Amino acid sequence: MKWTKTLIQTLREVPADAEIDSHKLLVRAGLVRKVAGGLYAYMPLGMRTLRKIQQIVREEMDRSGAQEIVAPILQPAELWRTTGRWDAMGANMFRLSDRGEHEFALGPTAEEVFTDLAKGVLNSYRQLPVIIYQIQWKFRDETRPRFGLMRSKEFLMKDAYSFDMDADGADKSYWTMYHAYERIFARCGLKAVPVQADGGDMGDSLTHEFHVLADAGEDGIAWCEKCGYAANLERAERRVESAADAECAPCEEVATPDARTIEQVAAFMGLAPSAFVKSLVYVADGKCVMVCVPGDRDVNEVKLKRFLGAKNVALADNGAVLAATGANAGFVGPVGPADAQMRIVADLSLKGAAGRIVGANRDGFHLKSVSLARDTRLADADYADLTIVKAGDACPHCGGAMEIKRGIEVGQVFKLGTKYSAAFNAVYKNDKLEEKTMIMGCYGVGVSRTLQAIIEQSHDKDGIVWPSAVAPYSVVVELLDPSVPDVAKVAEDIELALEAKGIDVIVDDREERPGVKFKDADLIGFPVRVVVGAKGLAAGGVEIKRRDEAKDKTRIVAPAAAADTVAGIL
RNA sequence: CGGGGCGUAGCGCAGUCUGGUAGCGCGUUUGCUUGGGGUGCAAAAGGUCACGAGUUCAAAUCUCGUCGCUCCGACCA
Repeated sequence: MKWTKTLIQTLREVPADAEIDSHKLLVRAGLVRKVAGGLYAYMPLGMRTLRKIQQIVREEMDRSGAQEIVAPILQPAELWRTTGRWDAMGANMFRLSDRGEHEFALGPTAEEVFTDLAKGVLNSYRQLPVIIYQIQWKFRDETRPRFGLMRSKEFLMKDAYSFDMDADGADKSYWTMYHAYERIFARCGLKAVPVQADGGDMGDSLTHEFHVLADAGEDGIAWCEKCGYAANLERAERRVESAADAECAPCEEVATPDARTIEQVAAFMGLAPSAFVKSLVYVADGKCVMVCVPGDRDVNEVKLKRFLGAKNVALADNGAVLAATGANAGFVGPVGPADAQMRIVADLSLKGAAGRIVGANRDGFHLKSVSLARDTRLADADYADLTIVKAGDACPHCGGAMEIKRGIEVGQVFKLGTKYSAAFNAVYKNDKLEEKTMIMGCYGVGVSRTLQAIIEQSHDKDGIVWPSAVAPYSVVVELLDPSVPDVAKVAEDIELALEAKGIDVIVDDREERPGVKFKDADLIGFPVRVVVGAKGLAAGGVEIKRRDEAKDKTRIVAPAAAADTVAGIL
């Protein structure tokens, strides 16, 4: 392919709306162009990479025995009403109506559609297990699209769904997909790590997210170097030493005027934040709940939601706090609140704690020497792991010190159980003619997000450094003297020789100065560069260099040997 | 959804406070020049100053409204 015949536009300047490197490079290298907020067009170079990633995903899915289909993007509301998600999805889902006022969603995911399809096709145990997948555009009305393809309103996703007879089969399907994902990301040149994740509405279901570790990532991950434990912060646990109830002096009120936050009270009393118990009032499905955590920790709302079995939890507003406790936020504590009906829960690490300082439920006052066992009505069943893990916390497996890292979620594998199959009555007949509900799993890869994650993980100050498997072209031939026929002929011969080997190559035949061409080649990041110029040919040959090598690693070879040399280092 | 910022040529921006002929750099086109890491010179094309209403002799500039983009936060099967 000749550069002058392709639509490539690189930008010398950084787009004003890009924050992170991968987004800047995506646009500067001309892979995508923004059409509107959260909506991008893939230009020819971007399209080539997107197709290569798709192809890797497709090959590994097929290799795992999954079968590709394609389901409509436009999905009838009835399917979503069957599982109750027409309402549950809320504003995240794009909705529209046809002229007959039938309602539809633009698919944000496809559990309903696939379960409904499976119900119609799968009837007998003889057909199971089955894994079907599609690579299809998905739509989500994100409140805040950002970082280019990282979080956009429209994105390409591979979604797969498994249907099994029993729990063992579902387990097998889960790990089959898990291993396929390891291969997919490895082949894309990505270091993606599986981390334990929260099951969301599915509660304790087994689920892993695959994350590309990067500072620009939007998710926090707890990471244990010692034993390999990795978990999303929503889910991550820590080892807590259980303590017997400690003794302390009777509790006593102290005036703490104008000291509301833990930091203020800690400074006022000259004590560390960990000596305090932070008490927060939440509203869980309409009812107030007081949540107590150590003063130096934050509440994990996902864990709280799960522990309470609530659909929604949110911090109560000041009015509700006052009504429930008799004090304003800042002076709230787990001791005799005004609303004696209000449930109180506490983090497991507070079990047996004594000598702590808590709010007195009276403005301007705190209580000291508080024993949670003696002075509150917290029962054993009210303690649970409710905090967000911090750097240095003990790993739940080995006790080693954990680190906190950032990650970009590029895939997730998820055991669904019978949530969807039961809703649709997706059953099969076993060998005793009994009807059984199929056990499902779902498995997603963010294909377009993966594209950007690769750039985020693999770039330098000059531009993208594509892994060979996903580069828009594997090789660029820099023809420095396109107007000199003999030189152009050499480039042409190398192009043909590479194509004969099945290597995709682009020849930069533009009438530009060498500097411009080198800058563009580095910016776009072709894995191998072959320089063909009159000067070089006179001196002995063409120059071959990998994008990730220093200039002094350049190989000089005869033109006839160029294609073999390139094939050898790709 | 709450708070901030911004909408001026394909891209990046100045001009707005203090109203008076629409500017700069990059890119594009043409000519010359240069020729191994974004050469240099010259010329040219390219604009509904987001949109609407108002104030004024006169509005990119002032007022009101609308729309869009963006950052921080909340949210994110």
